[in-house]
Amino acid sequence: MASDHTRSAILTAAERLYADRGFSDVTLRDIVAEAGVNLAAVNYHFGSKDELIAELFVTRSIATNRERLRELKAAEEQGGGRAPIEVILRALVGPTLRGCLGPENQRSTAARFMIRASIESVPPIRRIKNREIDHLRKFAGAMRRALPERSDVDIYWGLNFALAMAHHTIRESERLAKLSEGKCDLDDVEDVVARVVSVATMALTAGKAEPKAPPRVAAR
Amino acid sequence: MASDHTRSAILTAAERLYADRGFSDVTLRDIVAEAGVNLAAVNYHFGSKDELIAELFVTRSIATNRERLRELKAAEEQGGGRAPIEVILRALVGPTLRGCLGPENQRSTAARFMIRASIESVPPIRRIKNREIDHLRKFAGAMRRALPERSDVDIYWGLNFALAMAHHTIRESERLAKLSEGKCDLDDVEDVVARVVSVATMALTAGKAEPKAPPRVAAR
DNA sequence: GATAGTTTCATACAACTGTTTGAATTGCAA
DNA sequence: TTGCAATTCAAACAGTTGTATGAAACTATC
Repeated sequence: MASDHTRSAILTAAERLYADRGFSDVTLRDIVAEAGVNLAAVNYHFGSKDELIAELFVTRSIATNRERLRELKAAEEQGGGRAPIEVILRALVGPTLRGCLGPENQRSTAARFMIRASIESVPPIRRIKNREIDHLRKFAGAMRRALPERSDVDIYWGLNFALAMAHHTIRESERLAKLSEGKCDLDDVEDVVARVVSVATMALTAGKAEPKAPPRVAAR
Repeated sequence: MASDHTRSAILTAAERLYADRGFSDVTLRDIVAEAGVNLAAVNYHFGSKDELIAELFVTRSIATNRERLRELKAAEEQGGGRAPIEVILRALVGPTLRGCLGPENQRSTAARFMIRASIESVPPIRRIKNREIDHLRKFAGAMRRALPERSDVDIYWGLNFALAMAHHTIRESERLAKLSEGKCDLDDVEDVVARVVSVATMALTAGKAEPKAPPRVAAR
């Protein structure tokens, strides 16, 4: 095994370059130059370029998923197996938003990498995202326990909308800042989380079973 | 000028191939083979591959935008310059959703192309999307008129969330169908529109004028 | 210090990419 | 028909890409 020096140098360099310049115009040669290693090292250590990208993405997303589940579990244990829907939603979107938003100048390489992954969606990353369903099912289960009177369909739509707001806000944060002329403060992450959770909660609790029911005020 | 035969044959073939196989693995040679024209024809008629993609996307998105504005204008005229927020939101997300969702087997090439564009987000398309801000501003203006007591910040967030739900649902429709084991019917487009509009309306009308009580300062 | 296994290296490979070129062809007006 | 521009064509170009190779350098074990 020796030391992972070369291997981790590649990972570090690749993540930084992808974060800065996107997937489409970073080549293996750019990466090995940045890492100060030989071109063949990538295929030796990772098998292929796609597997390198996959490893980068998997590492980051299992970190996020672990944090999500940690928050979910803590909330459910505290509530005796049933957590309030707001807290569940916060556990779902909080880690992702916190990991990708915040003041630009202090955004980590990992954060910028995940934003890129969210925007460009290259094949190896798409393949991994498709295997994320089991993870989401755990949240669907928790949401069902929190809102037992709600139909499965409504639960899934609520989950979908919560993820939609979080991911879209990350993807299009620049555009939203420009559109609002800076009025929407995307650096105030906790405010963004609160807004997403608030709307998603309303989506899941308003009216009876019909989504077209009159708006009902929810906790904010 | 002659006839646009070659030019439009390229456009048709390109849109079909991109719709079927995505941007990343369709080459110019694939396109000209499908269109039955010479390789150089693409550069002759469009200048470059990126300009071809851009033309395809622009054509489709101005069609959608025109439909959006048509619905918006109709609604505002009927209401004497002020339309209900639900109708504005419906004009915003309706055309996009109707253009991309619906029974898979009867989805048009244009629809499938726009789904691809939404998922893959290739450079020339991103550039065009960035110029869409003026278009969105018109909706922000209409929303402001519909909800004059609401702050600009809330308006922009509501707009952002409405687009988020629509676009994310399109992008991830397959995953949502799988996650919900088919319980969420993504072919019932009008139901999807109603759900998105409903949630976005709640986001914009719930609570007081101040959904974000300002106890929070810049401190972090 | 020889050996076996791992890792690094320079280099070549093979294929594919979008684009350009310049000649051939076509269509149309005078 | 002639002339001229617009269009089409086959071919080549120029570059890049990820990957494979086989020898060299290293490392640890005996």
